[in-house]
Formats: sequence, C-alpha cells, structure tokens
Amino acid sequence: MSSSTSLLVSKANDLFVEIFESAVEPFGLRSKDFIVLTAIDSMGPQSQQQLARTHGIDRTTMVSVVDGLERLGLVQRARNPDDRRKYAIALTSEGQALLRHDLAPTMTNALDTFLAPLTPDERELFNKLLWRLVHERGPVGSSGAAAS
Amino acid sequence: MSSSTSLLVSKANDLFVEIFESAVEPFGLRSKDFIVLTAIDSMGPQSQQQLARTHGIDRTTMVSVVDGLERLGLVQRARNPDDRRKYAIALTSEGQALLRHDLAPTMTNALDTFLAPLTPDERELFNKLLWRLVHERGPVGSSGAAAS
DNA sequence: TATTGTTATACTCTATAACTATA
DNA sequence: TATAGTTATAGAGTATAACAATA
Repeated sequence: MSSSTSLLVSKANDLFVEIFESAVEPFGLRSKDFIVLTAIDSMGPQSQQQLARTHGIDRTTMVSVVDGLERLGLVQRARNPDDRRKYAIALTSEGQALLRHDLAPTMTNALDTFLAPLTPDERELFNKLLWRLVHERGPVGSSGAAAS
Repeated sequence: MSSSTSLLVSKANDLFVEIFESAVEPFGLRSKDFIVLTAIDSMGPQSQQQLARTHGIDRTTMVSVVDGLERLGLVQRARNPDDRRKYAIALTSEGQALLRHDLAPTMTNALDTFLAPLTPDERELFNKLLWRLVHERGPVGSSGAAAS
C-alpha cells in the first residue's frame, strides 16, 4: 500500500494540472500566468527576476510570460527608478479586476473540484501534510538525491 | 490557508519529481522507465499500447521508452502469438534482477526521503487522502474543467 | 476497416550563450 | 565586474500524420 504512494502522487498531480490548466485556459492564460499575477497582486510590483526566482522559472522564460500578460493588458512594465536595470512589473487596473473578480474565484472553484472527494476537515489535514512535506525538510536531498 | 493548497501541491510535486528522477538517474533511467518495468513485473508481459494507455503515455513515446529499455538489456520484445501485431514486452532476467535487487529498494528509499517529515501514521493518512483524491471522483471535470 | 508498432515531422517548453544598459 | 532584461538558438519532450503488417 505504501509503495503505491509514488504513483498516487503522480496521478494526483496530473489531475491537479489538468483541472487548473483547464480553468485558466478560457482566459487565454496558463497556470504560470495566474501565479505571476497573484504574486504581483499580493507582494506588489516586482522585477522579472524576482518573479522568476520566486517561482522557479527561468528569467528568459519570464520575459515571454510578462510579454504575454502585457499584450493582454494585464500587467505594465515600468522602470524601477531606484535601479534602472530593473522593471517594476505592476498590475494594470484591468489586470487587478480580472484577477480579483474572475480569475481568483475560478481558481478557488478549480481547487474545490480537485479536493471534491475530501471533507472540509480532510482538506485542512491534507493542506497541513502538504505544508510539512514542503517546508519541514532537513538537509536537502539527504538520501534520495545525490548531487552530480 | 486553504487558498495556498494549490501552490503546495505544485511544490510538493516538484520536490517529488526531483527526488525520484535523481534516484533513478544513476541507473541511466527516467522515472517513466521504472514505472514501465514495475508494470511488466507485476502484471506480466504486455503490449506497448497496453503499457502506454495504462500510464497516460503516448504510444509513439512508448516506442522510444521500450527502445531504451531494450538497449539496456532490461526488457525483450517478443511477438504475441495470439495477435502478431502486438509485442509481449517482457523483463529479461537482468531486468528483473535490477528491478528487484536495486531499483525497487532505491525507489522505496526515495519515497522515504519524500515522506521524511511525516510520521508513519501520517504517511498512511496521506496515502489514503491521495487515494481518495485520485479514485473517488464523480463525473470527470464536473466544475473546473470545461470541455473544448 | 481497425489496430499495433514504427518513422518522420512539427510543436511546445525550457535552458544556454551572447548581447545592451545599467550599477 | 556584476546584474536585469532581451534575443537567438538549441535541446528536451511530446504529439500528429502517414505508413506496413496484421486482425
């Protein structure tokens, strides 16, 4: 039983990805775009590298992500006056409106779909277990992941 | 708190993938190869399409997966006498030995690394929650995933 | 006609290297 | 000399279309 946990993790993630990508697709977005929009909304205007590093995205990939969001009028590239090498990527009012009125509810709904088989108590428990799996780690790759 | 579950799922999966890919990498394999080897070991010789469909892999991709495993001497392509269009992909004795004596323990160890933050009871609970998330689903995409 | 396996091909995603402008 | 952003390019990974052999 415990040996099948790895297959279950894979399948659960496939399901998760399918649900979330399908949810943002009608907006012409990928889940990555939603993550970036949310990061700007909650943390304020940031440089592309900040956005990239925070979410494990390459900085060259972030260029095209921001390109796409700018093309849709959801974010705006403004120079950071304190360091003119950096942008301060900010949400436009359209971006903020779309995120708060449409995208956020859609994503909440998608999460609800994903968690549908679980009761509220179980969802909270699942969240706590995930949090510990992600954050309560000793030395990284202590046993399974040898560096090359 | 519940709204961050989606980010946690993503991060947990990234961690999972990193640990498992690193674990099989010294054998010159990808986690996909391990999954296929395990499927043959537990279910017996199968056609490439069976292997592909069962694990959501494209049949053309399965060709190169089996190519690689055959090149390593871990599996063998034999024709299915009942339907000569199909192969019966079987483990070689080397493949079975590697899987049972080396790969399986390595993957158990990798899973242990992934689950390290959890107690045995919590691991069992996590497994059960995952199982229900994957298997206890009503109509697929009932709310978050509209068909195109 | 449909299915299995195969090949060639195209497409997406991401990473690398090299450039500019700023620090 | 190092960093932020950009571009061009190359490399995975995967999917699509067309084909031969078999059902």
